[in-house]
Amino acid sequence: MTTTEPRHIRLLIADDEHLIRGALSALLNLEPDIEVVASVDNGVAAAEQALATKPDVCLLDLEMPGADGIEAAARILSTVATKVVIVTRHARPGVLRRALAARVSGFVPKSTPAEELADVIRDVVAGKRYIDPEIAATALTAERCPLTDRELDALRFSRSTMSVQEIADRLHLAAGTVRNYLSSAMTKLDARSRHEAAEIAWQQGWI
Amino acid sequence: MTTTEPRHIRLLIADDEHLIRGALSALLNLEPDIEVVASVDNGVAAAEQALATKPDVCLLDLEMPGADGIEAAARILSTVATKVVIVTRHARPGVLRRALAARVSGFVPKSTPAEELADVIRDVVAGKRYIDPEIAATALTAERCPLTDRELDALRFSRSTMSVQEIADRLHLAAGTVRNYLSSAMTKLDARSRHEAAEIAWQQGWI
DNA sequence: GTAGAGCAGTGACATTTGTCACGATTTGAC
DNA sequence: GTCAAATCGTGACAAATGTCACTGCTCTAC
Repeated sequence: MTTTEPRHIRLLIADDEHLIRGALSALLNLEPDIEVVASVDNGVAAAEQALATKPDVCLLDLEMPGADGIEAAARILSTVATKVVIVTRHARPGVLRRALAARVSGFVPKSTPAEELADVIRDVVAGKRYIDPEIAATALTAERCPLTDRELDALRFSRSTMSVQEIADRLHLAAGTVRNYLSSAMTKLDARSRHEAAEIAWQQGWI
Repeated sequence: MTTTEPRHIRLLIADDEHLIRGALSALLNLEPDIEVVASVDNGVAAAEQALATKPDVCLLDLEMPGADGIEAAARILSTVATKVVIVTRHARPGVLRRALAARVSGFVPKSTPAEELADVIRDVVAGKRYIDPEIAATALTAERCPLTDRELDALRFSRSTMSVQEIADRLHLAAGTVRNYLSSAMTKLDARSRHEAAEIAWQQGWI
């Protein structure tokens, strides 16, 4: 079908902040060819509603309690024939990689001008992909994660205020082992404390 | 004047995220009595535009680079006869106190239903105040900050990944002194590391 | 004026953390 | 089979961090 006339687009919105969700609905409902058919506040509900309403596009916030945007995207795309656009506040390069691996069609930061969002959605419905050029460039220049799985495990817990012993307990490892992982991670990332290393890894989207 | 007919409300919106700003504009412009007359992405610009456009209400996001919402509110209210409503993602009790001290008229979290926002704005224009009941309750039950100014200074830097020596240099103090402040803060907050103490203090809105 | 609170510092000490060197496995690649 | 890399562990050590006791100083309140 090579029709060029604007097709009616049915949209699902997931964002944990009620105000933002409502505002995005208002914004997109202004477009004559877009209709918001579902509006939910978490990833699990997004998957359920996607199955129930079969929208053309799902607009998912990345930061949500429970199942985050990428997890929700993976679930939705494995059960429903639809497209997914991820919206995020903090666009970290590693997250873009994970999103693309989950077969997401669009990736836009919240710094995008509001006028562009509807166009992105139309592009995605038309089978195109849209990746924010700024993030794409960062992701391409950013080097690959130099850390091993275990190092990442240890770093993940170091973002909270856990002691080495607590992390060791959680990972079922000896305290010395955890210290070694953290130490090598710190060397690789050129950090002066495990907290700094965890911060760097997070900003890169590795954890 | 005891007129009851809906008055025309001129609104300024400040939010560093373009998408959110646009979406909120769309949402509020749907209201027949509300007109968005200025839309900016930081606190400094908000103060300038408030002076230039003399809006009836300023809707300020709390989290903005440079001058945050409360700082912007203070500047605006000292130069223009207008009302201020603060919108925030992370509603911490201490922040509410600071906002009220800055003579803000409204305080709403981003979890507020979108439909309510216009009503809040109308209430504020009518001279009323609106404080999110949930946050108000938390702020009233939460005990007052038990920390001294210097303890707060030291904690503020502990949120980043600075060493004690670096914090001491920044504050022009001896390293031992800083350690003492951090230690007493940790005792007061029942924390097991300065990072945990800083986290607690931040969540309470004290730093 | 004096008692209490906050401020600034010192020194001693125990604990936690980070570093290093070294084994012993397992796993996948060649 | 052998090699390299990742994994898991130990023990020893230095540096950073947290705790405690104690000394002055300057305000403020009563």
